[in-house]
Amino acid sequence: MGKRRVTIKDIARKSGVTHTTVSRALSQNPEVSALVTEKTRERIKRLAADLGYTPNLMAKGFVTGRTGTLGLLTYQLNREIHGTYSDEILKAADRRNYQILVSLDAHAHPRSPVYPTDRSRQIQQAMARGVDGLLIHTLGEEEESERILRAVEGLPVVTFVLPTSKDLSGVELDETAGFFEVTEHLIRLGHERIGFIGSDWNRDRVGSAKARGYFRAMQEHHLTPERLRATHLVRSGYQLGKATLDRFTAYVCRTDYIAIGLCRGLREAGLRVPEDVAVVGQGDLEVSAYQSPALTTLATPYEEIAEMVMDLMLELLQGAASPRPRKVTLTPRLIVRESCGST
Amino acid sequence: MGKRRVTIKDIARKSGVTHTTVSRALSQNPEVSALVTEKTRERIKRLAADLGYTPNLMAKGFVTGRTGTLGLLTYQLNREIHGTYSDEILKAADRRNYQILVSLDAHAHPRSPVYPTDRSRQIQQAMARGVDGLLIHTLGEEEESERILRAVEGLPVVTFVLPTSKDLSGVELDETAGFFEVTEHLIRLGHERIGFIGSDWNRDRVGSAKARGYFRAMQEHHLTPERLRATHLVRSGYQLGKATLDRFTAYVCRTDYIAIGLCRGLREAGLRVPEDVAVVGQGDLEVSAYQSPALTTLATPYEEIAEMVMDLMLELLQGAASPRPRKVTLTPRLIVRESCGST
DNA sequence: GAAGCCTATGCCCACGTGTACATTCCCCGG
DNA sequence: CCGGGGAATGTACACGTGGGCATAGGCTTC
Repeated sequence: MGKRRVTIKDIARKSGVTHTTVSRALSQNPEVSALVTEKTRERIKRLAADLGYTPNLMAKGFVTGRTGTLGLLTYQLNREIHGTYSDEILKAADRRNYQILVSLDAHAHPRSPVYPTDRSRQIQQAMARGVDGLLIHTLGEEEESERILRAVEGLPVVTFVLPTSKDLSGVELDETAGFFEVTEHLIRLGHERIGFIGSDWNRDRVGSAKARGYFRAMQEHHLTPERLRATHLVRSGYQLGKATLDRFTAYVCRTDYIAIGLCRGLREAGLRVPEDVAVVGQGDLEVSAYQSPALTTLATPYEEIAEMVMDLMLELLQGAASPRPRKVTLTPRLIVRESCGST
Repeated sequence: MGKRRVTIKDIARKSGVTHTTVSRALSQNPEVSALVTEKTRERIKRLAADLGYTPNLMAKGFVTGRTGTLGLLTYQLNREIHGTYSDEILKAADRRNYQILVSLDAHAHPRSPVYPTDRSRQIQQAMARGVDGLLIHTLGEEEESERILRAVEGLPVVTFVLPTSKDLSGVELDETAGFFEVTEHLIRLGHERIGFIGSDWNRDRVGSAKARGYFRAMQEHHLTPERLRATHLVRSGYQLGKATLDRFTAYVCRTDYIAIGLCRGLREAGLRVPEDVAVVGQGDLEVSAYQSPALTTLATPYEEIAEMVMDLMLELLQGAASPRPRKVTLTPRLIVRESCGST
């Protein structure tokens, strides 16, 4: 309560110089702090430490326009997949001395099947808060990227995981390549009737990128693809497993959540995995390796994605001259375990 | 780039009043905005909307000392349990028009068994950033709460899930009561040799709160408790399951992660769950209901916890007069499924 | 119709920091 | 010894908003 916070003026008073000199002595910018004599600089630094001075980032941000904070716009954190993205981005940002303001999409609910449509409120709030840039987790519809572009008004933006507008920097995860690989893996194991379980939301772009890889693999091998609809909930995979019976000898699932539910459903319907039916997923959840059977899946290079996202952001923040957006593409890694019946 | 941001001065110029009037007209505080005539207030509000005015929260925070931002100190987000806490807190904060700056503990790593020891850096950074208060997820050692108390220097703080110092407001989850209930449930089903699988970290307070409930139930029914050590990773439960064989007829696990790994391990060792061995966990992960067998578990009232945390925080922020810390306790809910062999 | 009061608005300053510009001081060369 | 010049420090202002105090203008009440 009582004691007011220490400011540079306090330091100035005690050390017999002006607040300007103190400001310069304590400046992060080396060519600014070089303006002050080494001797007085050291003296001021020690005095600042003794008084327990902490810079008022609020005031600093107010005058410089930079806050050292980035906004992270995402959907939810309780899903291991989403949470891991945020986790890695927080760590990558911390390594670069940036703080992260997290904003959840207002319309997304945990364990709800619906993804959101409008992020302008999120963007507005974050911008008003004074973030230096926005890291946006995109999953939604095609037009989302255009709406983002309009809403941010020149603020540096990096999107991730989905390809977005040419005018935005972004890191893309090539799920199409991953699902092509895993589907081909099943084909090589001798499967011909392979189903794809995707989302029931027709504007789900992640789902369609995945489906595209599956379709391509099926067509290249002259097999007829077939698509089944689910939400992204475990329960949905479970219901499908109980109902679908033995129309297929293998299933490619949109995520491990679906795959886990599906396995349970199939088993309840009297089918054995992988002896009767093969199942593969995506996401490599921590529990996936310990399912019975252990899940074959596509692993996401979370840390590399986060590093690339932050690198692109720093590029935009520092090279203010050339705001040329850049794109980076990474691919998932296939992890073969038991559920596809490889062994 | 080009166009400068709209300020209240711009609105003032266009509407022929002073920036003061604009400030008052747009004020959140009803008794301030009541100072200005309804007519001009509406005119200014419309003009502000037309010009696309967004308040500079940086400047506002600088002058008022309040930022509308709270710091959330947590460990990691990729774990469903941790992620869900953060999720619900973000939503509860959003409902109250607060933004959240998330700070991960520097020492915690995803899928690492070690919890951190020092959070002073986290606290310092968040404070310098100008947060109005701190929401701290506590899991660690006994002294942590004292260190927090010293570091925050009067900043409003609400801790959650673990009981902390009398001088801090906090929401506690009574895991002891939960584990007492689930252990007693197993005893009523006829089990006598029941093992508890906890953490290997002897300063793990959450783990010991859980163990306490287990011990109490065993002693009340004159059974000898026995404790096994694991990390908090799925793999650790798995290894234990493979090795332990049939020393016990039932296991109480620290979390569902351990329980899932354990089930897999037991099955590999030739034991059936729940016919030969019963298993219960804690946390009610989304996948827990879809395991084979479906997991009996203790569910955490995440949303209520988050609501209480935010309520306590608002109390501290608004009632600046009486900084009397308050405590709230919530209990987990037992969900009986297949893995305990109830049916 | 004038005095008085209340209401709506304006004026001015503070907040902590950074920076362009001004000033001082010291050293060195002539 | 004086003047020039560069290095070190000081002066002054700006940034956007909120709030205390001053003021003007309109309405009430004889």
